[in-house]
Parts: sequence; C-alpha cells; structure tokens
Amino acid sequence: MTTAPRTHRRGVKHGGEISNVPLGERIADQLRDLILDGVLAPGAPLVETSLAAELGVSRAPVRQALRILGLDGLVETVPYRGTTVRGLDRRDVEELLRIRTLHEGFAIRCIVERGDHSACDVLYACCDEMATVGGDVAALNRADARFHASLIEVADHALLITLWRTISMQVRHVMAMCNRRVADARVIAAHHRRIVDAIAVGEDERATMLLEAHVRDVIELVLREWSEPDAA
Amino acid sequence: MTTAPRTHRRGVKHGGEISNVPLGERIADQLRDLILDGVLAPGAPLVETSLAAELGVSRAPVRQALRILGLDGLVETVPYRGTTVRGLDRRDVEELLRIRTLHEGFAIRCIVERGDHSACDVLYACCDEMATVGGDVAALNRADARFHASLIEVADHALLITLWRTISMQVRHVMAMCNRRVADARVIAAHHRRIVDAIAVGEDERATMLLEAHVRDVIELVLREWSEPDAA
DNA sequence: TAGTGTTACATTGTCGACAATCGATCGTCC
DNA sequence: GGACGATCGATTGTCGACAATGTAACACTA
Repeated sequence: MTTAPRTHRRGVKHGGEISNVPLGERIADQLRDLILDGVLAPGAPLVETSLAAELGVSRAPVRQALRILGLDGLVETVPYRGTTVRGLDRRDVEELLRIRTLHEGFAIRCIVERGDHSACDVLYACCDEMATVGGDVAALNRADARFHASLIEVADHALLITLWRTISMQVRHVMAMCNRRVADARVIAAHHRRIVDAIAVGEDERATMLLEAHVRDVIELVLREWSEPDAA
Repeated sequence: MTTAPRTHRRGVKHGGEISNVPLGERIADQLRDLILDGVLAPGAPLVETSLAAELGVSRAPVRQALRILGLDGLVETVPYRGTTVRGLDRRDVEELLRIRTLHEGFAIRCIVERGDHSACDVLYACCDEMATVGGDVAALNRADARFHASLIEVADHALLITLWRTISMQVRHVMAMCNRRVADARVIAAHHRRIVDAIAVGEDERATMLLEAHVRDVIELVLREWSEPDAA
C-alpha cells in the first residue's frame, strides 16, 4: 500500500549471488529506472509483447512488472487498451509535495515523541554527506533523497514507510523531469542540518516549519521549470 | 497504491450488464469481502491453484487478484512460499489509526482552505444518515466509514484519495476483527456533526482536535477488545 | 541418538497459445 | 458528401502445462 511491504525476501544481500528474486520484480526495477531517468517519456506506451520480446522473457513477468509500476504510480493501465508512462501535470506536482510535507512532518513528530537520539545521528550523517558532493547536481539529488528517506525510516513507523514508497517514487519522477539548477550544496546541507537541530532538541513544530519552508522552495523551483505541463 | 488509481474504467455502471472488468479485479473484490467479513481469518493460506479451481478460472486472474490484495495490505505474499491473509497486531492498529488521523486532518485543512461549503453539505448528509441507523451496529459502521470516506473525497486531492484507499481498506479490516459494541448512534452522529460545524466556520484546528478525540476513542475501544493479537 | 543427505510433495514462477476487446480504417448506402 | 456498419490490426485478458523453488518427512550414517 500501497501498500504493505510487497514481499519478504530473506537472505542474500552481499555479493552478486544467484538471485531468487522473481523475474517480474527485476523487470519492474529495470523499467522503473528507465522511467525515472527520463529515458521513457511520459505517455510512452509500454507494450507487454514488445517488452517481453526485447527482454527475452514471457509476457507473464512483464505483466507483473507493469502492475508493480502501476502501484508505484509510475504508469497507467487501461484494460484492453494498454499501459503508458504516467504524465504529471502541475496539479500532480503540487499535491505530491504537499503530501510529502505532511508525511515528513508526521515523521518528525514520531521521532521527537520517542526522543530517539540515534535517529538524529543518522540524519546528521546524511547532512554531512550532502555537504561534500560539491557541484554534482545528480549526487546532490541523491543525497537529498537519502536524507528524506532516512527521515521516514527512523520514524520507525511501518505503515508510514509503506505509504512513503509510493510517494517517494513519484517525487523522484518529478525531480527527474526538471533539470533542477540547484544552489550550493553546502547551503542546502546547512538547511537540512538546521531541521535536525530542531528535532534533536525536541522542537518538532519548528522542525516542521523549517521543513515546510524547504519543501516550498523546492516546489517553487520545480514549478518554475514546469513551462509546459504535458498533460496526463 | 497504493498508489495511483488502479485502472480507468469507462461506461456501464447501471444494471447487470456484461462486465468488461477483468476477472482478476472481480476476484479481488470477492476475496476482499471475504477477508473483510472475517470469513477468511488472518493467517489463512490463499493457494492460487485451489482458488482457481474453486472459482472455475485459471490461475492467471487469481494471481492478479492476490497481487491487488497485497497492494491493499490485506494479504502477504512470500515468493515460492505462498500467500496468506495478513494478521494485524496491536502495533499495526495503533499505526493505522494515527495515520488515519493524519490524513483526515489534512483533508480538513484542504476543505477549510478552499472554503468549500458544498463539502460541508455532503458531510452533514452523512451525519443525518448516521443518526437514523438506530441500533444496527453494522449499519452504523458503514455510515461511519462513509462519513470518513466522504471527508477524504471532498478534500478534492487526488493523491490523498489514492493513499486513503490503502488505509481505509485496513481500517475496515481492523473494524471487522473486533465486534465493536458501540454507543448510541445519535451520540456518534452528534460528534461528527460537531466536527463539520468547525469545518464550516473555518476552524480547522478545532475540527482536527475533535476528530483526533473521536479517533482516539475508537482506538481505545478497539484495543480493549484486542485481547489476543494473533501475531502476524 | 544426533546429524546429514535425499526424496517427495506442495506451491509459486514462467512460458507459449488462444480468446476477448478496443480503436481505426475502409467500404457501403442514403 | 456524410453517416452508418463491417473488417482489420494491435493489445490485453485468460488459459493450461511445465519448470523452479522451498518445506518437510524420511532413510542413512557415524
């Protein structure tokens, strides 16, 4: 859910072991990257037969993959018509970022309530990492995504994490669609660090406000580059 | 799923037309009701082969159905092991209801921001309906569910509605698992009406607080009956 | 008896083929 | 010429069979 944890996989994290991960999920991962990297533009059709042929597999796992992506909100399937990469319009972006703020604010409250200090350590580490990426825009994006993902994870709220999966996927999608020119990485890292500072001293309201301000900046930045919404 | 709108279906709402709805979705609906009505207890295995045989269909649509339910957080699938009805423990219930409060509070803010008065009309109608169910517990549950669903819908926030699908499904699951003895329907209806009153005059904070109190009551009521968590 | 290797069974994963459905195109009729 | 209907191609929906995987019970060995 959405969404509950999709599957339970045990074992094998290290090395390049033989994967017992169902084909469908691996295909989904592959297609997801293609979409999120912008290789598959919004509106592009994803034909089961063609994909199966290209990937050298049967249609069954491809179908499963498309369903997973549909779940993630990355593609749209119409019965008997086909599946296409989902387009995002201005309203989608606004909705997405507001919801994101809502959930991150909730995560902050969870952390503060528990007074979990190790959580702050994790977040500080993310900030440090963010400060070191220099001018690499892609790396900054990744570091930023990692910070926000960590914020959700350390909240230690299983359902929140589940919901976050869907949201973060679409956030990545939005970010991929605008070649965001960013400010200095160290400035952004400092912004984030201030949020963690507030969390560390238990001021969840201030932390939330800082976070809202941060996300609002991002919204503005994104929407400015959103000249032509390619209409879903 | 979680989650973007699963599919777009056009046409045929009335009568018992021939359904062009894919079998898998119909099966999912059927199984969902079975789970939500408690016929299929948590932990019960859902074997693709057996279900296909019982329903007189092939395994393909059954697989699709199980995947949809997995998305809704109602079942759990482990690769090569099988699918079972998901069990809910005390923590799940608490997480669920907190998340629910979070989203409904957000919905309230959306409505107040837009100053949408027709929204309040819809909600008042739900309250009226709720007041008339008398001692029918099931009907009261349905009316309550309808109120909260309406609250989300009138917020007019597509992504919120999507996320709500997953949540509400699990809420129904929880409600189904405890034979909740409720207070007088008219009292509960009055509680809800007070929330709408606050929304109508734009006092979103008060509305949210009232709603939080309401949900907290529900949590308490549910958890009290949660003697033996059957452990996921 | 404790431990190990093996076998059998249940279940899901994957495959290729056929049927149902949809949209567009073309032809026909007024 | 315009509207209606049939046909066609493309795509997904469904099916039955086979392969891969994991669990558990069993026999075997030290």
